Amino acid sequence: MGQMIRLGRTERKFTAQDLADRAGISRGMLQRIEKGDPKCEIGVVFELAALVGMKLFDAEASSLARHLKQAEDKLALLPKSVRKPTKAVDDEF
Amino acid sequence: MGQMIRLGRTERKFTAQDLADRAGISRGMLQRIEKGDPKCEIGVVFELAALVGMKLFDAEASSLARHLKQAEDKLALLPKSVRKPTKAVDDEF
DNA sequence: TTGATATGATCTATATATCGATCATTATGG
DNA sequence: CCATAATGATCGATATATAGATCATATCAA
Repeated sequence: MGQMIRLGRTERKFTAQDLADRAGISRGMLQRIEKGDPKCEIGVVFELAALVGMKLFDAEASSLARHLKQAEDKLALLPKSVRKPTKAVDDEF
Repeated sequence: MGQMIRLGRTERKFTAQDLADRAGISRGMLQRIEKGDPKCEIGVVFELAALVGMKLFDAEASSLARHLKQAEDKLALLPKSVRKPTKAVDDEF
């Protein structure tokens, strides 16, 4: 993922500093993200992805919305809390 | 994204505590992620997505690898540092 | 209905990410 | 080739996320 961000950045001839500024983060942070550090705010990574024109769910761009709608609908149906079955299942015998 | 994680969780009948444990995070953290808080470690979010069987780049699962390879190849070609054009473009006159 | 359990919300202490600066290295444009 | 700008790496101070506990509420199973 970081690799693709970097690709997008260089393709667009953006300096690391430039892109960092646009995203409102430090150059060091951008470095970490491009290196693939998993301990970064997901929001920032997505922001960068957008800034360099990365299509996150690309071929399926539309499906995201579709999936989200389905998700909402399903959530409306599913039980609102997950209940663990009671362990006493008639062990008597 | 958090919404889809939640969907996957309930569909699989996982308790919030259960899933949090499996991911090695606190229940509170899972709550924030399911709520869509952008200030979370991207690694954890992806871990959760995997745990509930979310196909991140779904229809395009294979394309991720493909894209990554292309990214590597392109990066090998592109200039290794981005250079801003010198401003002195013959303003004399 | 009721009793038990999952979820939502909030707080504090602690761990840790982030910034900003700095230095060294590399690579490009001239 | 050389000067300059971009990148890589590191450090201390600070802001902030995270864990863990706790309380309240909602919701399901029996």
